[in-house]
Parts: sequence; structure tokens; C-alpha cells
Amino acid sequence: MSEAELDRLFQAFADGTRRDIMRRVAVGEYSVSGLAGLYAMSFAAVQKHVAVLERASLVTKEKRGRQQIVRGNHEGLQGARRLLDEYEAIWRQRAGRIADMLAED
Amino acid sequence: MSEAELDRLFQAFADGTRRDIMRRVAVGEYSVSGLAGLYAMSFAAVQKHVAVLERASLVTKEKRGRQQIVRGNHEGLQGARRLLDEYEAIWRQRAGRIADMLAED
DNA sequence: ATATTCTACAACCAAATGGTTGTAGATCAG
DNA sequence: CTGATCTACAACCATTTGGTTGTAGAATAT
Repeated sequence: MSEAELDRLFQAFADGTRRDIMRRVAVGEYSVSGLAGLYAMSFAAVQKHVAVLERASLVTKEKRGRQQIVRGNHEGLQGARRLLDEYEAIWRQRAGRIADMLAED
Repeated sequence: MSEAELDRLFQAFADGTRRDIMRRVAVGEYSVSGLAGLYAMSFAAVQKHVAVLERASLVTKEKRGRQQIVRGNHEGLQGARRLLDEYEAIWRQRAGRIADMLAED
């Protein structure tokens, strides 16, 4: 996963409206206007948020009739989780080394 | 964990230089200028990146003589992991429901 | 005492973000 | 066919971001 992709991924999570959209589409299907109805902002603003999530591969859109259905994309989410797990692993290695040093006395 | 804290957390991860700093300080200790020496940008730019990580509770600073030691803060990292784990759980619940529906035929 | 090192912070700049309104193309309903 | 609905996209605006340079203070070294 490239640095640019990670930039987009975490940038996408760095907004409360987008995190809420992620929760919604993880549970069910929403059209763009269905989502727009949930927030106190313009349709275009929500449309932009969905676009940010789409560029981050956290969401996919599929045309159904005149509406565009937004679905959560599990793989994108897993990419972010993997990175944080990697940091966690590095951290634990270090904690392990410190424990070893203490044990060596 | 408040929405504003989550904003700062994920915003902090949304930059390659800051992600690299996180990897470094997860392994060892660095002063601000020690970190600054690693990147092709000004001291002040790196200082700002460290400040962003600090506001996000991903890093702490401790004064030692004339230098400021930057350390990774495990709890901040775990906050981000928890959120992604929560989305993952929601996703799996949904996958479970779909499996149940299919099984009900 | 003086010079050097490390840090902090202000001021500035270009680009990106998060919002708005307005316009226009598809699709569906009556 | 006509009107309503859903979407896309452009243009605009204020604020934030990621970078710069410059100045100044505190701690250390010579």
C-alpha cells in the first residue's frame, strides 16, 4: 500500500461526517441523497465526502436507476487496520526488548 | 474519545513524514533535532509535525537538558486501533446477518 | 564570556479542505 | 411530454495545512 494511498485513507477518517458515513454504510445500503438527508449540510457537501471516501477505497458506488448506491469496502478498512497493527507490533517488540534488558541484570 | 480527538488522531496519521516519525519513536528515543536530521525539510517543519502528533496524543515530549525528547505514546495509538476495530465489528455483524438470511431459506 | 546548539514561535505563502450556490444531464412518475 | 428527483460538477469563499525564513531564548561547550 503506497504512501499516497495511506494519506488518502487516514485523511478520509479525519472527519466526523465521513466516519459517520462509514458506520452507516457498514450496516446497510444508502444512496447519496439518502446519506445527504442525514446531515445538516448541502447535498453537494455530502457528495464531496462520499467522493473522499471513494478515492480512499473505503467505499464503492454503484449506479441503480437514477440513484448511486454507496457501499462500504471492507478491504480499504483492513488496509488502515494493518498499518496500525504494524505500529502496535513494533511497539511490542520494543517493549519485549526492554523487558529482556531488565531481565539480563 | 471525542470526535475532535479522533479528528486530530487520524489527521496526524494522514501524512507520510508523521507516520515515519511514529515508526521511529516507537523503536527508540529521538530529540526534535535528531528527527529533523532525517528529513529533507527545515527544522521548523519537523517541529510542526511533532506538534501535530503531540496534539493528537500520539507522542509526548520531555525536556532533557537543552533538548526535547520525543517518545511514542501507546495509548494514543490504541485509540485509533479501537475505532477501526469497532468498524470491523460492525462489518462482521452485518456479514453475520447476511449469512443468517441466506441460511434461513 | 562567547559561541554554538536546540528549541519555540511568529509571519508569510501556496495548496488543500470543507463548506456554499448554481447549472446541467439522466432517470423516473404522472 | 412535463415535471420532479438524483447526481455530477464548476465556481467561489474562509480556514487549515505543510512548508519556508527569521528572530529570540535557554542550555551547553570552549
